[in-house]
Formats: sequence, C-alpha cells, structure tokens
Amino acid sequence: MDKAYNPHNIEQKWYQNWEQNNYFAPSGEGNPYCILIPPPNVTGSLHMGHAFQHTIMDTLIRYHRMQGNNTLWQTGTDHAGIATQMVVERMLAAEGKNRQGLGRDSFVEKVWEWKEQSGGTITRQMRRLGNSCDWSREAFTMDDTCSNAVKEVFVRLFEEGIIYRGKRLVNWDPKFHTAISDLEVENKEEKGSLWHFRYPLANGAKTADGKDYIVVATTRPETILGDTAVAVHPEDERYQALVGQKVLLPLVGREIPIVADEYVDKDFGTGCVKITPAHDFNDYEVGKRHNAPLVNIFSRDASVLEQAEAFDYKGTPITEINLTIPQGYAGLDRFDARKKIIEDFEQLGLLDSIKDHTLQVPRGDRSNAVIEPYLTDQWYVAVESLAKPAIEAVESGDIKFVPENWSKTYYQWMYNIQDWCISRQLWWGHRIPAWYDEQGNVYVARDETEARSKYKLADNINLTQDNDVLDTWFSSALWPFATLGWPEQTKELEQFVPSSVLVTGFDIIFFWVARMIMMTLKFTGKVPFKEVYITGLIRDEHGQKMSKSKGNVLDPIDLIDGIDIEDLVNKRTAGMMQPQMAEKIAKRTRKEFAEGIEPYGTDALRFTFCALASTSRDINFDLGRVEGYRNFCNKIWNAARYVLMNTEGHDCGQDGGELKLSLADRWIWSRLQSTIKEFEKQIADYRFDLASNAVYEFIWDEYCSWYLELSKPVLSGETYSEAEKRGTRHTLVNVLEQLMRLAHPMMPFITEEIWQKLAPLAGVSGETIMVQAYPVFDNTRYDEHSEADLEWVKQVVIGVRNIRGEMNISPAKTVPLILHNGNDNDARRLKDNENFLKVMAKLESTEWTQSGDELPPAATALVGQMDLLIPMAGLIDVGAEKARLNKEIEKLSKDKERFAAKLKNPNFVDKAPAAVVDKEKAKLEEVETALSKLQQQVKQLESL
RNA sequence: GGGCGCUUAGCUCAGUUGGGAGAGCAUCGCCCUUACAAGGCGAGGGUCACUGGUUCGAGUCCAGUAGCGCCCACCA
Repeated sequence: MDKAYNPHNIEQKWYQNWEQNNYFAPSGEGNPYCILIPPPNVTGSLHMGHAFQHTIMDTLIRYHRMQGNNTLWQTGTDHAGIATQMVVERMLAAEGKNRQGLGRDSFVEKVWEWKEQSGGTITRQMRRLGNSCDWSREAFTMDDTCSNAVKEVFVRLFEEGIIYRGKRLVNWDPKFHTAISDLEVENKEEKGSLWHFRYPLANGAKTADGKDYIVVATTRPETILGDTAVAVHPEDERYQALVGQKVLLPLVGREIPIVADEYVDKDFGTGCVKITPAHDFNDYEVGKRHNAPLVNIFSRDASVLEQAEAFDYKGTPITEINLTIPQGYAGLDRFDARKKIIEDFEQLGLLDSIKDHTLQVPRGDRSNAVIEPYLTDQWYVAVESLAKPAIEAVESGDIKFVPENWSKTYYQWMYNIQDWCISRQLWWGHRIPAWYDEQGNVYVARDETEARSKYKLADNINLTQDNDVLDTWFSSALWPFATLGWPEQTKELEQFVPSSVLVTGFDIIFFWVARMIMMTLKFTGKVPFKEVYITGLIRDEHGQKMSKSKGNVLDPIDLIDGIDIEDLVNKRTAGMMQPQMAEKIAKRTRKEFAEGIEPYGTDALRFTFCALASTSRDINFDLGRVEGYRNFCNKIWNAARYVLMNTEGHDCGQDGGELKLSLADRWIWSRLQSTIKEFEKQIADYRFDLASNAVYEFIWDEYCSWYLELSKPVLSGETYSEAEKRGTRHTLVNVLEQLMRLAHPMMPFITEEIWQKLAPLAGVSGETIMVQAYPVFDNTRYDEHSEADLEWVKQVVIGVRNIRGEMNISPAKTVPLILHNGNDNDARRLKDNENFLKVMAKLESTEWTQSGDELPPAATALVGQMDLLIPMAGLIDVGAEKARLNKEIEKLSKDKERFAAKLKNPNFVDKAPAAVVDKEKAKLEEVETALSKLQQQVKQLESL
C-alpha cells in the first residue's frame, strides 16, 4: 500500500467493478427497501445540493443492501420543461435563430439532440460520487413508460371531471408566453407608487362633500383601460350614496358602475378601488360578484391591444360594450402605457396625488419577468378531492416527515390548496392528449385513433391536437409509480410502492412531494413513501446561497479531483454579464483559494456531507471540514497499513488457532459493539451527523490512538505467547474488517480497497464488501470489566503524559513512576498491565508503595484515590510543578464550592432525587480528597 | 397578516425525557517516537443573544424582547 492515502488511485476502478457486476440491482431477496431519486434535470450538472442528497440516499441504500434487504435505488432524470427549452432557445439565439422560425417539430428534435448530447453529464457525475443506483432501471420523464403513464392519468382524471379546461385568469409570463402555476410565481417586495386618480362622476352626480369626482388609488395605472367598475365598502359613509351611480372612465369614455363590496378596505388609499377583472385576481372575484365584464387590454407579451376584448365569466365574448383603446396606446408595452396614462391624467387635471408605496411584485421564477394576470384558456386539476386523502395520509402517520415540523408546512399549504394550472404554452414536454375539431369541441383520449373511436367521430372530421404541453411537475408527480411500469401491474409496482423514504429539500415540498402523495394515492391506493427526510439546503461557509452571480459556487467534482486556482477563477467568472463583477469574484477567489483546491476524494466529500447532515434547514458548507475528513481517510489508510504490516504472512487465527485476548483486545471488541449500536440508532433517526461522528471517534480516538498503540507491546514483546500474539493479530484484523463494513455506506471506496486486503486475513470470503453482511451488535463481545480496567490504564497514562507535557519532559525520555496508596483493584490492574503502561507512558520503571512509605519529591497526578508520582530528580522544576499544582487546586476549589453550596441548600437535598443528591455528595468527596492531596504536595514542595 | 427556523469557543456546528458546557478547523507549547507531520503529546479559549418566569436546579421548559433568515397570503 502507498504510504499516503491517494483517493484517485482507488475510486474509479471499484465503481466500474461494482457496476459491471450488477451489484446495484435489487437482490430479489429480503424485505423491499426502495428510494426514489428526485430526478435531476436531464441536461443539468451535479451541484452541491445533489451531491449532498445523493450521499444521504446512497448511504441509506448501501446500509440496507448490506442488511439483506431487497434494495432498489430507482434513478432517472427529468425533462424539465421550461429550463431545458430555455437552454436550447438560448443556443438558437446565439446562432441568430429562434424556435418559431424552426417550427415545432424541428425545435423539439433539437431539444432531443441536446438531451442526447448533454444528458449523460449528470449521470456520469453521479457515478463519480459512488452512487449505487440501479442504472438498468434508469428512467426519463419523457420515455415511453412515463409518457404512457402521463396520458393514462390525464385521460382518467379528465373522465372523472378532475381535469378540466377553462377560461380564467392565470399567471402569465409575458417573456416566455406561457401560463405558469401559482408556485412558480415569486412575490418580491419592491418600491413603487400609489397613484391617486380622479374618476369623474357620470350624470351630474356629486359626492357628499360636493365634488363631481371620486378618487381611486392604484399601483397599476395602465390597467385603467380595462376597468369595468369602481368598488367601495358598503358601510363607508363617504360613498354610500354613490353606490349604483356611475363614473365615466377617463380616456376610454366607458361608463362603469360604482359597486359596494366587502373586499374594500375603508382605511386603505382612498377607500375607492378600481376594478379590472381581467388583470387582477382580486378584481376578478369582485367583478364576478357584481357581473362586471372582463375587459382584456393586453396581448401575449403584455403590450396594449389595438382593441380591447370583453368576456363574461363563462368565457363568452361580449360585444355591446365600449372597448375603446385611446389614441397612442396600441402596441405600447405595459410600463410605457403606465407612463402615458399618468401623463394623460395629469394633462386632464385628473392626477390627484402620488404616494410612495412598497408592494409585492409577482415575478416568474425562471424569467424574472413581472407576471401578468391574463385571461386565457388553460387546463386545470381540481385538487380538492385529491388533497383530502393526501392530508389524511400524513395525519394518520402513514407518511412521516423527518424532521417532524415539516408536516406543518405541508398542512398549511394543503389546507389552502388551489386548483393547479397544468398547461404550458411551450413545446418541450408532454403534449396534452386532447384534440379539437373545427368547431373547437374537445376530445380527450390516449391518442387520436382512440379519440375517434371513443367519441365516434367520422374519419373526415379534421382533428388537431392541443398545442400545449403539461407542467413538468405533472409527470414528476407520477414518478413513484410511472417508473415502476404503471399502469401495468408489475412485480416492481407490487414490491416498491410504497418506497421507504424520500430524501429531498424543503423547497419542493409543494411542487413535488405533495403532488406525488396526491397522485400516488389516487392511482395506486397506496402512499408513495413511508417517510420524507427533508435535508437542509447547502450554502457557502458564511451562509450565503451558492450562485453563479455571487461567484461562490463549489463544484463537488472539483472537491473530489481538486482544481488549480486559474481553472477555478476561469470557471467562476466565465460568461459573467458584468466585467466588474468578474473582477471582484476573481479577486475573492484568489484570496480564498490561493493554492486552488486540493483533491480530497469522494469518500472524504461524502463523509463531510454525512457529518454536516444535522436537522437544521440550512447547511453552511465548510471546506475545512472536507480537509479534516480527508485526513481521517488518511488515518484509516495508515491504520490499515499498520495492521497489514503486522498480520500479512502471519497466523491471524483465521484457521482456528488458539486465541488468547489481551485486555486491550477485549476492550476494543467491547467498544466496537457500542459503536455499532450507536451507529444503528442514529441512522434509524436520520442523524447522519451523529452516526458519522460515532465512526470517526471510534476509529480515531479508540482504535488508532489507543488500541493500535496497545497492540505494539504484544506483537513485539518477547514475553507473549503465540496464542496471545495470535489473539491480538486476530483482533486487529477482525475489528478493522468490521469497521470497514460499518463505514462502507458512507465511504464506499476506501473501505472496499482495504476490505479486499483484510478479508482473507479475517477468514471472510466474498467478491465485494458491498454485499457483505452489515455488522450487528454482539452482546457476548460487550465487556464492562475490560472497559473499566482499560479506562484505568488510560487514566494512568494520561496522568503521566500530562505531567510530561506541562513539565516539558522530552517525549524521548523515559521516567520512573511510583504508584502510591492504591487499593487492591489498583494493584491488580498494575500487575496485569505493567507492560502497557511502560510503553504508552514511556516509563523506565514502576514502583508500588503504601501509605507510610518514604517518598521522594515528585510531580503528582491522581487516579481515583491513588497517587501517581514522578520523582523530580533531574527532570522537574519545583517552581513549575508548584504552579501546575496551584492551577489545578484553583480549578478544583471552584468545583468544591459549587458542590458544597448545592448540598447545603435544603431545598436541593429534600427535593432532588436521591440518586442526584448522592452523586453530588460523591463528587464533593472526590474533589475534597483530591484537593487535600494536592495541597499536601504543594506543602511538601515548599519544604524542599 | 399567518406560519416556521436560527442566535453555544475566533470560524463551522453538535448538545435526544432539565442534573458536572462538547467536536472539527484555527491558536499556543513540545516532538520528524518505524502506521500516519494529512501525524503524535499537551495547553489555552464560552455571562450558551437579552429579559423575566417555572423549578431544589435551565444551553435545554414557558412568556416576552432584539437581531438574522425562510415559507405562505388578494390590501388596491
């Protein structure tokens, strides 16, 4: 083995071996355990969030596979409608083309080409991470199986009336020319104005205070062209008399009614609200109550039409209404129209006032364009009947959120859920399985042939398919069963629905988790998963979101392979819109990563993700942790080198030779059991941070720091029998072999590499660690007495080391040790472990003395009631030792005071449980003894 | 407006029924001791955001305050 751990040399060969041998596929035996991957964008690349979640999933998958479950990690990718279409459109734009010019069929073909070309990136990167998903079952949300499921679900829901089509207000993205769902709208607080406009009263009416106009307040002046009413509160005394009267809409010249509606807040603005039902969701509701027509004034790109269009609330066009668009407005963008409206009102003397106002501006999450409420025909899912069982599934505990409080977020959304707009005016996606005849009648079926037979349409009737595609999340919602072959009743569907746990981020609880629950319950009658483990979001080390524009993105592959500073700077600044930003980012990057990023390897990165996976909602990714865990890998590597060095070519008891275990052997076996138990508990609770900690501490602080050192005297000592040496070799090999299995789910590569070498020495056979049995707690190896005895050894060693450290005694120098005033147990432990003590504490001799024996001046430490003394002659400075003792005395005095005060408090003694009081008494006693001994020591030093 | 979360060592974070404040990194001192200098041994470092309450006892439970962050929501 190489002297230093070099991940590059071991990782990829093992991944290829595993994949070629098909170890990732379900074994077909044992209880099913299944995780569905949240399908990443097919043309995307792996970011830190993926790497994190995939590590968690792979750890669970490998853990359960080794436990003998029939384990499936169902993998695949998502076609990601808008995102992918955007990328391809951008590429076309770079060539000076656009999709309209290309036409639908060629455009879609182009997207498929792009998918073929870049679709492998993320799956290749997942392999680099060691993800053991079953690639033979890899799915894509637009492959035949998924497409079939989509059509089937659509048709069935339509037949039940759950999917319907309607002309309504939708969130319209004027940049992409498509509808989007409520969830894709981000409301951002922005500074704006509240304009107060005068609307002249018609027919000579006057307000209570004698004015011939009323004042409305609005944040969107341009929509005035579509006003069809003005609303006031029914109990607003200022305007009560005007209800039923009309105003003459300026510029347009349309007479519109003043209506009374509870929706209006008397105390906001002027108490008068203009009602534009075709361009505002609230106004739509108000308008509907008062039958105010819907007047649409915008085109698909939110510029003003030449002539407005009017509809009633059933979507029927209305003609007997003034649809004037005033001179100079047609074709204006809505924001230019806004300016013009304000100017025109001002000229007319109808601009009353302007007030600063902060408002919520709706923007598209992809386009960042201001969303326009817009009247169009769209397809919807009526979610109410689906939501009810989905809520119950969580309430009843059939689905459990981890951490639990996320269920509150889920409920909050589900209780207020709105119908889901599922049609998109895009080209990339599942085309809606609906056909229209020339009269506009709609026929929903799995394909055109079925549409004709189902609706008994003659062959000469011309049918055209709906141009729209479905929201990407519609197919994602079917993921739990579409990937398993539904609507066929496959074996996989039987075995792996419900899946065991879904691992995902809170950002897609509504987009995806909730919808999978609804759809899977609806079509399989079962929940899609039993648990939902919500991970935190990965941020940079200061809690900033990682983003290209901030220039703080880390690529997981760069952490694995390393990257030099020039490449990193180029990567972070490539394609920046603003050169000054690029400069800033380059500077900061050079400062933070002067030497670039070292290659840490996959295992170190994975272990870091596990160690950071606490229950918090944000996870600040600290590169220092990766380095620390890379060092941990190196530690394991070298521990394995030591073990192999001392066991290869020797009898390790694998053939049944007699084994005699030392105290250290028995101790490490016992400690291993506690670690196994702890790990199992923490994984069951999804506490990967605590589980990884348990492994880390056991390997570093117990196996390496103590056990390996304690094995040295046995293996090299001449006084030990062959059975004792064999016992220690056996323990070295077999504990490490179990440790490799224990750690394998988190660190698959290094554990495989080492395990392959250890297995024969441990008497274990098998082609790969991946499918070995997972270690289980073995009560017969648990040994309290050995743990206590070894703890004593450690205390003696630590006592001596402390004196050495503080007194600056060279580590090379051996020292004599006097053990004074010990009891029978101390005597026994000394007798049994003198060799261990000598090696670990570098002692030249040990001496056992009783009370009354003559003692030389010495530096001291305490182990229980026993004193440890290192004679001072030539080694120790009296002043320094006195100072050291006084420091210790000071510390203990404080403890003593605290304990004593507590015990003097009658309330404590009376009310606290007896066990707690006793414990406190024992602590006081211990401290008092220690103090008196230390004080005695100080006195003795002073008498020298 | 409603809901959720966070505040513990210089930094990043654990702290599970309330009972002697922890880890990693960073810092300081000594050591290239044959597994490991990506290491060993030792050390220093915290009014657990603030205020009040419950309790014999609070980082932990309750109420409130401040700061930071997130989600949902139709005040024009």
